[in-house]
Amino acid sequence: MFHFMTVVRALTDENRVRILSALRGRELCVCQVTGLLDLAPSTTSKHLSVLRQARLIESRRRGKWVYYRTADPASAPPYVREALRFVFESLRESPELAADEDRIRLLLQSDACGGCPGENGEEAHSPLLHSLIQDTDEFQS
Amino acid sequence: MFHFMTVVRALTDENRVRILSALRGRELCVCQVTGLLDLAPSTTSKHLSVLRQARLIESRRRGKWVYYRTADPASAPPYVREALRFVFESLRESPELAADEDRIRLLLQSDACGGCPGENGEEAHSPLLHSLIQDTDEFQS
DNA sequence: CCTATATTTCGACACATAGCGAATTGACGA
DNA sequence: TCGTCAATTCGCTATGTGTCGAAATATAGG
Repeated sequence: MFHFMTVVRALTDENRVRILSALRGRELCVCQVTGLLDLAPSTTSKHLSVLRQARLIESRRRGKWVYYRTADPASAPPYVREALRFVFESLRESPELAADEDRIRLLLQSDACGGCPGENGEEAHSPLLHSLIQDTDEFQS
Repeated sequence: MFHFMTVVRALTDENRVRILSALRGRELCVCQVTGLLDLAPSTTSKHLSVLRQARLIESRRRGKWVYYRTADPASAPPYVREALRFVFESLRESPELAADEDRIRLLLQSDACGGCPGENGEEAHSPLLHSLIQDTDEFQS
């Protein structure tokens, strides 16, 4: 019950839901998420911290940058899997999230974030990224 | 997105989650819910109002009493179905909710609430109650 | 109409939290 | 070692909400 409430409380903020949607099937660094949400970096970091404490997302450090991704379904506890399913299924047709998706694609093309090593051409986590896409797809069905 | 956030916000309170669980598969009047949660009647009413505005529960009046039940899956919007599924699936093994279940059974036996027409022997909504049990079972799978 | 009971609404208070800027930490490179 | 940049932590304010008691509303029964 306690963990469940933590997860639900993490979902109460619209920006955090947008973050979850943005991280679906890909990794983003904090500055990229900040660019998407148009918030102060400290606020974004706080949101990411809340989502991570709820175990909805995970992070890894790559040099100066920290990359976040949705929780690995294989190792995530059931309430996390259910929560991600709930979010993605309920917001499948959300116009706001679709607009975010467009904006993310623009952010990834034009190297915003001052050139943090992003998706394209980064050899280190490219295969990892691919497996992530597969993993989060489990939340769709 | 707006409706989704309303539903999530309705789930952020532990007492409201307990209410949802208590109403699963049966109708309860406000005083019975109040007896379960051990809150002021006005507080319970407020919680029920929040859940109803989120469309997670529905109500009907029977004399002086107002009975609440979980939303009818047949007519509920998708995000409501997903939310109820999320709650019940995630809390399937919750000890707190199991304890509530025991306490509800006691409340229903000893006619607390000053003898409001309850489950047993009430002819009017007994068939309705039966269909409700079937309906909410859809949230289990 | 008047009373009693169930429920809701209202007003107030305590507490949690989203937001920001400032200060701090971590990592890379000169 | 120092400077820089990404990220986090901290302190603060504004806003939202859970809680209660009091008052208002609704219904049944004299």
